[in-house]
Amino acid sequence: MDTLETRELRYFVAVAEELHFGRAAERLGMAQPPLSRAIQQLERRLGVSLLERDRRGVSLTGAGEVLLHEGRAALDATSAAARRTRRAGGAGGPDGSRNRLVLAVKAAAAHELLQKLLDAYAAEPDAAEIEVLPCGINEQGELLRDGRADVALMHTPYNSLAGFDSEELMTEGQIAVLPAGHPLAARRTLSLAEVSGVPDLPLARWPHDGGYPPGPGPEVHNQTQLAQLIALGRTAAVLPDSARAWLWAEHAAVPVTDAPPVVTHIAWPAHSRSLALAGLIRTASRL
Amino acid sequence: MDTLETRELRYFVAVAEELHFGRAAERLGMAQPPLSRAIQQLERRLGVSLLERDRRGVSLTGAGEVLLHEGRAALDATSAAARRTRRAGGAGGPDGSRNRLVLAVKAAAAHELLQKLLDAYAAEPDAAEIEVLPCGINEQGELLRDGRADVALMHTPYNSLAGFDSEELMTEGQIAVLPAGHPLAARRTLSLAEVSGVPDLPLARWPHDGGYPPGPGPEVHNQTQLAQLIALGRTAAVLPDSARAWLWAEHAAVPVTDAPPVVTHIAWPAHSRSLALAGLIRTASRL
DNA sequence: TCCTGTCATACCCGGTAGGTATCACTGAGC
DNA sequence: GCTCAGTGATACCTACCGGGTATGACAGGA
Repeated sequence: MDTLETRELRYFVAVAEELHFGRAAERLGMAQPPLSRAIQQLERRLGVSLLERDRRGVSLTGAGEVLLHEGRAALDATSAAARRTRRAGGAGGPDGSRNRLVLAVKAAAAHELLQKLLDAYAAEPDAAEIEVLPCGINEQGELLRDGRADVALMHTPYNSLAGFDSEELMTEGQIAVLPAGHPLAARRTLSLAEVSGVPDLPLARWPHDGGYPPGPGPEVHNQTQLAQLIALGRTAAVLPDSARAWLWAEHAAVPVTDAPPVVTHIAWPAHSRSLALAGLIRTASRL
Repeated sequence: MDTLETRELRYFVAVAEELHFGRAAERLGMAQPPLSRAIQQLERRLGVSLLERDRRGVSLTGAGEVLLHEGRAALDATSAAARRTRRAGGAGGPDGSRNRLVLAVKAAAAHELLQKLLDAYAAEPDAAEIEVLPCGINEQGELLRDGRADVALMHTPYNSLAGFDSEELMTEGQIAVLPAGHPLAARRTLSLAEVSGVPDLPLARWPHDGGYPPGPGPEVHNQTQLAQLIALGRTAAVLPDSARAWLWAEHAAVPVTDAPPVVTHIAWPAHSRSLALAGLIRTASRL
């Protein structure tokens, strides 16, 4: 009767993101009139007004906001279905589990733990092939949701585990990474207040929810940038203890006693039922 | 390029569940040939074989199993998008949150807590309207996934919170509910081993993952049935302490000291962003 | 006033989803 | 062995509808 088609969702999400029929149509590779008509049909079929068209552009109604959120989730789930099916297709055995597993890891994080995990899992009798997919700062959730990854290493409180199943792997303290020459670098320990209260050394800002939080520090989006800016004396950062592995000679590390501990989890979509994944998780939780 | 359409997923799930093209077509209200063709196109487009057609019927390949699981999740997400959008549509304000909220509750569970929650929330300044949706034993997850509900009261370890965000509301011990005349009913306390080790009083079995766990006890699917069977002396059950509220005169309740505590949570889909929901959760966590 | 930029309408065309009729194959009877 | 029942696949046709082009309605700015 009224089941939304993937195509309609794609169209609506494009319009809702662009708030402009012409640009949305261009992005979708089609002309504007059929897009307008498709959205009208969608509104009629749902019996709900999704967009407010008045002079000078388009805005979302309350229902439109809901459909934007829920529609994105549905499109992610649909892409995930296609990707995971294709991945399982190649040379799958009869039990549906002898395939490759994609593991998303924030680039350069948890080196040691990852190495141990991969080694231990490879030694298992019926280990699947693991493809390590390096990803950005907070990208793991997106990759798990849309099926580009099957499982991820995530770090609370930096990543949110909402919507996933997870298993705790490791807890570590945090250190302040400072320019070696800075006065604070000589300290044995620091507090969060001390690190954040230095006007000449504002803390770097990481992307968060698609934007950067406000603040005086420079915006960085990978560890190489951060390392360089710290070495140049322009910024500082509070990072998990395992970041010591990639520090430069120009850096100094000082434990921050009151920083929240960083917990590394292995996380996967809650509905996963793959045997290969279960094996990897079992291996991980025994480390 | 190759985005799966909702229609294709619906068709495939029907065939994968029936394992029979004719019955699946009937269920879908269409003829068998176009269904066969649609599945073939789907397989070609995915580049993957989903079904094993040999003599005497159809069976799933590994990739088919994956698509069945992932496709169900995607279809649920799509239905949820439609339902929640429609619900938000009626008389939504400009902020997209002035709508009804559907709360799924296992019928007759947590009376008192529910009453307190509804009263407290109704007293909030900008409370939305709450529709209480009574549901079966383990149905809350399904309702949240496909959008028939926005939020639910769930009970660990009976319900799984996998895939949802949740907030802990209450912890209670468990009691053994026995026929009043039974020898064990006279005890002050019991252990799990004692309750489960009585040959003439096998524990009742609840549905779980679509079936019943094996065991000697009778299969029940609601509390009225259970109450009657206990009163008749045919079975016993281990239940949260709040079950005392609906016991009969023919029942006896004895605390089970080593039973895992039952924790009542309020749970919601992890990606929810509704203001009304946030308000309800805030109210609940302050109880 | 005209011009520009926006979304909606009118109309046409082609692809394809769906229907009917039929085939090909297998297994069970007799 | 032959037929018959039951399965999914194929062939072919039709009609709908998704998409394109051309144009309209309307508001705002010079």
